Amino acid sequence: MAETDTSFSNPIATVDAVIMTLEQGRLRVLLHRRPNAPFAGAWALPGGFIREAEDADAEAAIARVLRDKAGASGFWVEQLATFSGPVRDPRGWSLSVAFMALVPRGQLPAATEELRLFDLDALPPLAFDHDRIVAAGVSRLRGKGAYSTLPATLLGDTFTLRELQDAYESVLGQTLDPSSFRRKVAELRLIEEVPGAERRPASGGRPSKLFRLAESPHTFDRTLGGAV
Amino acid sequence: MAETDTSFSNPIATVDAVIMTLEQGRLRVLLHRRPNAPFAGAWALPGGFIREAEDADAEAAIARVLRDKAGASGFWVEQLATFSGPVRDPRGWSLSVAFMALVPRGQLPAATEELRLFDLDALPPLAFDHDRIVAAGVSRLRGKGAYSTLPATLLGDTFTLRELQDAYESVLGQTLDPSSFRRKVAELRLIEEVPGAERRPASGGRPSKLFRLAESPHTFDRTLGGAV
DNA sequence: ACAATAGTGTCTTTAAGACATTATTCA
DNA sequence: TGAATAATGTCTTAAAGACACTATTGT
Repeated sequence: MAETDTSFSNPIATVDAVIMTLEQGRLRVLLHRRPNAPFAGAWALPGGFIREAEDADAEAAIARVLRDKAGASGFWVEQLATFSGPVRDPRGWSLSVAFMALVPRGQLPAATEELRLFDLDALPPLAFDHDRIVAAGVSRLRGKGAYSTLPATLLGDTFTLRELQDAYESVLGQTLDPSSFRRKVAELRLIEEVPGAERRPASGGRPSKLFRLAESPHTFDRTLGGAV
Repeated sequence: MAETDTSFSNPIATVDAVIMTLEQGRLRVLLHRRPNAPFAGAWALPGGFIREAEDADAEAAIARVLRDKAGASGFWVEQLATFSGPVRDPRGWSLSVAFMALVPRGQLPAATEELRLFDLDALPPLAFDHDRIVAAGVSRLRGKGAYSTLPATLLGDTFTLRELQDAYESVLGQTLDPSSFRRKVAELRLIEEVPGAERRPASGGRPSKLFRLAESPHTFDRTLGGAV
């Protein structure tokens, strides 16, 4: 490494979040419309500058952004990758630490003109290189979903087995056999029954038991769905 | 995001590499002794500042570092994560984009007082938070090794099936059954025979065929070893 | 011949996939 | 009773693991 005085020109440092949720069985991502230059008026990932005075690290910075923009906390957040270069931000050589956040639909704010969910198949043109960052988030979720509890973090505290299976099917983009799914979930001890609780379907049908995530490892070596 | 003039104080931005290789059947990591403050004299990962004038992105910066420090290129490099915060570097709020590089032993320079390989079980105290970065690299390699060709990238261009199995065993930390290993490698079309080439063992024994990596996907959904 | 290493065959166990069946509710 | 949804059982297929066996070399 080099000498001590380097403060004259460090790259711009930001954090950005691919906030995903499940709405009507489809994966959606939360975007906001940029009020200021650069890319004023364009849709972009929620994000912001790292604030040296208040952020303990990039994880703290993204937690602050999520609190301010999405008004929630406590959900799943993991680092994706860092995107960098001289041209991705017209203000200069920049570096964005990108995160993925998985949030139950109910915890997100109501849609406005400036902040709303987009279907992954119908994204608008995005500011910066945010299309690449979204792609990285989707790829991580799809790839890791099959052998982790990530899809379950898109649901609320309690859920039916069918809802859990639907979450995995939406994330993996394939239908699963209910019998095999239940067997694997049981063998992995992924969930536990909420005693006494059950939910009645709207239009008749056997009521389903309610479950919650057990304190199990959130990744496992078996797969709950098809290939990577 | 905020206004335009932000150049007054951006975090320090560096790249660091966990360069791993296989030596005598053991995973080792390349460290260098820091000549300058901070942490002068301490062992650290090869790394350096991002140079806005010459680096196209963080990947280009780490390629430059690998070329200068390890004198080689063309091997496997992938981004691990970004480590950040106000205290990890005494010079100020800093941000290090960490990479993992997998290099065949023969391509690394000879050991010196300032640059040498360390066994993962016998690491010296490391500068900055480089112990965490090494842990991330080892974890990535161990976790991804079972369902990828990463261990094979630690070998030279050609290798015997036994050498390939040894690489996987070293990375995964477990012995594998030769018969199952060969069957899976064959079914995955992971390698192809180098026509006519064979290697004779030092002290007698049937000569082994030589193989090279096929142009196959470098991750797959089956596992070549035990659990994650 | 025998030690040493490379490579194959086959049997058992376990997980996955497919699909039929039973269970419980509402209208 | 029948439609709708939840939950279970069972048969078939595929992969994994264990281990015995054959093959080819040097001494």
